[in-house]
Amino acid sequence: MLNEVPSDALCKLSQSKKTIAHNKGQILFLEGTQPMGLFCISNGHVKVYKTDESGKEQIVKLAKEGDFLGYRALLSEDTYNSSAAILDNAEVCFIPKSSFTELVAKDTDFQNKLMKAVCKDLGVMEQKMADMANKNVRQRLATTLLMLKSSYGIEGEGYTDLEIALSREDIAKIVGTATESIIRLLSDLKKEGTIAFKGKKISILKPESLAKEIDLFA
Amino acid sequence: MLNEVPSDALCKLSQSKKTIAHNKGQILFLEGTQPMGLFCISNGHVKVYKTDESGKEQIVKLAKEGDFLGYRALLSEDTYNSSAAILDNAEVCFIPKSSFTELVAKDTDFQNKLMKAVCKDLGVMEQKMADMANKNVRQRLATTLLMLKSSYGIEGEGYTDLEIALSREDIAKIVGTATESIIRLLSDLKKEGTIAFKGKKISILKPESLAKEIDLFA
DNA sequence: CATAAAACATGACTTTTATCATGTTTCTAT
DNA sequence: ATAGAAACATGATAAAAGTCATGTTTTATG
Repeated sequence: MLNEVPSDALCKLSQSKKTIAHNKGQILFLEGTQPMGLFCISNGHVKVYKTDESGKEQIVKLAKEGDFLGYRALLSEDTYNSSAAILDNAEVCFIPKSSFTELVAKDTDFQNKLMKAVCKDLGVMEQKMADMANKNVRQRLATTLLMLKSSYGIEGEGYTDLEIALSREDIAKIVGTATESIIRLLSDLKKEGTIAFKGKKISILKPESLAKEIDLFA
Repeated sequence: MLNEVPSDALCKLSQSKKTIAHNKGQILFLEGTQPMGLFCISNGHVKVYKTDESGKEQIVKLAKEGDFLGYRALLSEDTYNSSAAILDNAEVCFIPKSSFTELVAKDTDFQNKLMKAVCKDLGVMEQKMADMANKNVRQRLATTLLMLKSSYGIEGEGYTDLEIALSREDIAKIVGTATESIIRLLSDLKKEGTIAFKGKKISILKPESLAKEIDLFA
């Protein structure tokens, strides 16, 4: 996400950082609260999600090592419009708002990179919105699996293991459907030989089948 | 959207602007093409939409008088990831990329406003994504009608007229459903006394019913 | 290591929504 | 003014997906 932020700028940020969170399930920030600083994932996986009036969760994005979280709220001087929770044991650094603001104010290059990061996020989100509206659950699951492959894939001989272990429930919250639907569809894809899994360990066997699923509409 | 952009900055922009588009149905820009400049709506209504592989349209946002379009692509030096078309007879100004870039480069305040605008767009889009995933068609229509009320509403005695005339098809493309579903649901809402309409002229009679529709889940 | 809790799985059923067919009304352009 | 097109409308049906019930497996914890 912010991968292109210049490393010297990051070093400056790092001087005032401190590690703050470790355990699975721990909350980094909550929707509606004031941002106190920027989070940087140095290890592990984090989910960013929105909770609606009925308590239903929708995962907005997944973050991993090297990703930053919370800059939208900081930049727009707004409260968080989503929450973030650690998915597995992780190391997360916290950079106080003052350090961030200071850097943004004086480093034009950093500013530009931030702008591009937000613009990129916006583009991704527009696409997700359209996908939610126009693709069915099976197509959205295929899209999600390909996304997971490209972000968390470890290439093997004729297969790709996903190094992230998501529960069926969390996959459902990414895809925007019921957990049972994900369980059924994953089983279908396994039977068809498109994927393989043992518990939460999923491997992609035929990414081209998943791609076909999305593009063709017969 | 960019309402808070300082007016003096806008004046500078205006010096190099020219009116470029008028007729209904006319395209301002197409998904995948390179941005040549910024569009500013001085009059009328414009839809911004994405088209998927199967040709299905999803309206991403509506723009009106005072709104700017195309800044995401300009700022991220990317192609447009959506298209824009005029909904009714409109006046649209075009500000060349060079003028825009120049202003961004030297005006820090303008830059900040732009950043906030993109951040705001991102927040809105995240919410839309979650709504698409977790709300049913009736709830999404209710949400859309309330949005139209707040953006295009002309208050009357116990009713609010919408000054934008959208076809059922376009409403369907905002809500993310079939045109027939919108036709049926609008008729239902009319029968229930929540809205009134004659052709494309829609009035909101009981906004609180629409709000209840979204919040309650009995 | 035993036991409770959580996650996974599957079937039956219901609801929602899309699709198709067809008819009517309303625009639009000649 | 009128033909043709586009938009609106409605019913019948099918497909997609959600919900509920229940059972099994896995995982976590005292």
